[in-house]
Amino acid sequence: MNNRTPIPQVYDASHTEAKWYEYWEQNGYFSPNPQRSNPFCMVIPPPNVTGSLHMGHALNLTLHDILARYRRMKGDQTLWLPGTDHAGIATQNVVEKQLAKEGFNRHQLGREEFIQRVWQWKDQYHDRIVKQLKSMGASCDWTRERFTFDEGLSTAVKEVFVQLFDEGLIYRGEYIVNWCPRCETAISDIEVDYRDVPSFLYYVRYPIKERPGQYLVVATTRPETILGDVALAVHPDDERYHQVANSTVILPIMGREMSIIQDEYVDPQFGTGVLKVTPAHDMNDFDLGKKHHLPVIPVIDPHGVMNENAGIFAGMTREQCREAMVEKLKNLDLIEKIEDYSHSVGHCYRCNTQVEPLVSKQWFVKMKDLAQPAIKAVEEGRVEFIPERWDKIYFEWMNNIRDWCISRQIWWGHRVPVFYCQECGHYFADRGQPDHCPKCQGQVVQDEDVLDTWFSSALWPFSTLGWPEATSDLKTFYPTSVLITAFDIIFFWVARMIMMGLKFMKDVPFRKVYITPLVRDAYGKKMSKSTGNAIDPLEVARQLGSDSLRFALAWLTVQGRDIHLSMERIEASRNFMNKIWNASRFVFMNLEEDFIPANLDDAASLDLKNRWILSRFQHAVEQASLALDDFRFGEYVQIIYDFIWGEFCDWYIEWSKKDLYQGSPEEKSKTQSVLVKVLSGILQLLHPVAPFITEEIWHSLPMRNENDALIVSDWPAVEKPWFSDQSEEVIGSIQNLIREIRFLRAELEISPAETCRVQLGFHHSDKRVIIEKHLGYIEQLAKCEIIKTNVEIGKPEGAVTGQVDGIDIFLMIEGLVDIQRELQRLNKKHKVLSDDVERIQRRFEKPDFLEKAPQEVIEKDQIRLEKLLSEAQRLQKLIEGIMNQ
RNA sequence: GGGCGAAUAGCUCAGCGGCGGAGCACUUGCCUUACACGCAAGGGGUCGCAGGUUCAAAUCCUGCUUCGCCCA
Repeated sequence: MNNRTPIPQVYDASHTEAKWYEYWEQNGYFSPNPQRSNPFCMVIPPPNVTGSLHMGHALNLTLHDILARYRRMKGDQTLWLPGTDHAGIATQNVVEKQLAKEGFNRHQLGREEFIQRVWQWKDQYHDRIVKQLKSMGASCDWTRERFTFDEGLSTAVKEVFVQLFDEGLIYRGEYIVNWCPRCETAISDIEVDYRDVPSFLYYVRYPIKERPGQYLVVATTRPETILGDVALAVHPDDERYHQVANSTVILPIMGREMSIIQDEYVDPQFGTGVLKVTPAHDMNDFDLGKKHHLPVIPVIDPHGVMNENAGIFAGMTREQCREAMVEKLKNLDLIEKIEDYSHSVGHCYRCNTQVEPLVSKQWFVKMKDLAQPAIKAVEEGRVEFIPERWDKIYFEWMNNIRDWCISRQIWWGHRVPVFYCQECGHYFADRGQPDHCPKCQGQVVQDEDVLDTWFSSALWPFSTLGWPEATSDLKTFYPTSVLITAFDIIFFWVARMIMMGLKFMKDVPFRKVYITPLVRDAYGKKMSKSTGNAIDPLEVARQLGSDSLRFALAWLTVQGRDIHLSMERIEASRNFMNKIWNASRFVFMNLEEDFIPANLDDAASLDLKNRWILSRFQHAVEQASLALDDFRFGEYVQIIYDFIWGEFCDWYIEWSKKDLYQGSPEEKSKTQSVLVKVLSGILQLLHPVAPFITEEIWHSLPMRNENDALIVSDWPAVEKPWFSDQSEEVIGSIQNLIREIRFLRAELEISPAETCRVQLGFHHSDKRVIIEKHLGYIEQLAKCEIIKTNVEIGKPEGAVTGQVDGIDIFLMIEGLVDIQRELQRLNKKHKVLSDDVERIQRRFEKPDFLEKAPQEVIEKDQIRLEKLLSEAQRLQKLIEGIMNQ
């Protein structure tokens, strides 16, 4: 250390934060230390290579990093494994957009060259996101970094696919799927966002063949799909339609004859109770059609354009067709009425285009058998959700799980490892690149489709550790310890990892799943770029420091509620960083260049304030550790905040000044040593949440070895001998006294510069004995001189009166005492006391209380009542004394 | 339609059976030799409403109201 270089008065995060990350990384501190026995592992939820770090990432990485740094300091063999996700559709979309700007599309470029372009793009944006993670201090082991599309993970994907295929758990089928006409690919059920859209309900007349001039009226939101209708359906119990049950209806415009089927699926309450059945373009109609053996007539193509089955409408878009259709029906007098109607419509979660249900050939994973063990694992507590209630959401989905459509009609992704024989039509899954059909030696071609990105993400906890190789990492770190992620990917990711982990590793992928809150703005609105309320974590970190942002996020992270983040909160955190900076500055300013810490092992040799702060520090260590063990991040932060600001700075540092400036060499040395000890402990407690500033200050501490880094220092242990209830009690009384004197000073508008004179009247002589030894503490922080203490009742001449904790306080003043004001204040105090007394007395008057309440509660109340009573009485006498004057 | 969550100071939120708390905002006084990103003091609350359980309810239970989210 060097106390000659002036330390700046205001902490400059941008100056500090730049240097430490490289120091940690280059010293290999992020890699697990194989000397340690207890493995602790987390895998990062891989960010997309399309994106930039947003506040959700910032929260997520903050919580990960707090745990990683805490566990590392606790001595666990800690691995936080980083990586990124190739995000098939999203990444392909952004590159296609880039191409479009240059006037190309991917088909003009060709598959090979297009993939090349995406790789270039990936490299660039991967570097960007990694840089951003590092700038936030994420202590990931970059030597183990993985990518969902790298070679090892691709091997894992093929292995899993082939095994599932060979077991019959992967199948190909022609089914109705959610199709995005813009992305031109199938997407899975959970990739569809349903949103209410204002629209119309069209009541359309379908002429009945047998009864000329009569119609059945159908209410529909999608008149353009009339072209693909193959039947009408009514509820079998719906008496309105019993007479026409065996009739035939004629499809408007197309003239197709259709039957009327009866099925309990139909809701008689909706519209007219008659449903049009369009198996090619509606999920439920598809099932209904299958059940009743109806044909499937697609009228919309994969681009969202009406196809040749649409007759005169062929070539129109879905939207154009709707308008034209309604116009045409109106002209034919087949529209009965049109009502305003709002209904929920599926949108592609990637590009927001309205999803079109389409029938096509896709690959699916059979989920029922995979889900069963995964449900059991959570039921039996082998995987535990935190907060617990999320397991309900998990069970709900898992119990109603549907087969997973895993094929995507795009190019960027793991190609489906299935090969088709050109000669005999045989198809098979293969881990390699076979040339010939194993049956007939004919030429084979690989399936054109690629796999859903989540298929590779589902393997993340073991594929990143080296599976299918039996690596030592896999042996050491699987199952991982905790998974931290947001609730919105419980289905996408968490559930699928549990299923795949159990299937291929025969064990759960993680013991605990911590579900983070959602980050919203100060008013509870979801942060988004379009509404303009998003706080950019990188911009904030640049202005106020990563430590401040991390601190603010962790501070607000409490179970069971979303986070409302505001700039004010981050500023409050920045202020706290500055507070620590200045507290440290104070300590360093008061150490000699050749300072050597004194031996503090003998608690008895320390004075009251030193014993007190060390005891309070032990409480902070104990509580902060417990909070972190239980993932109570907000409490962890609050505990440290309260200790550092409310106890160390507000009280201990102030008291220490006397020793530092006027104390004997021994007093000074002891207090310096306690300052250093507590400060270094504070830095350790704070390091997980604010790594940069703490490492910076740590390196200014005296008596450090060159390579003694905070990040790998030993987390403070709870040391029982340092707890001191007695000194905490005495200091508590002293603090109350000081506060009361300060209150009286403020009341009387005594200048802060002026030293006032005080007399103390103790209700009990034993308390007098204890406090009298420490009058200096009071004099110092209440800026007063205590001229006399006694135990008698009685107010001296020319004094204003206060009372606290069984001690009367008389503040001597020059000139006249304002009797009215004096009485007002004391009466107010007396009222508070007697209200309390009354409440407790009432409690004792009930016989049930004495019979049924626990003994310790009764005793506690008794002691309190006696204390309050005696204080009230003594105050009453003081008041009477003043009135008689 | 089914499910989940929330309602506590002006605002954002802790507390979840036994003296109602924090941050910010507010009022007053202070540039006190670590910090004005600061110090000291203060004001501010029928703990959404109605019942119930209990010796004791902000806290547990039931219903209601309002708001938010998820699934269909």
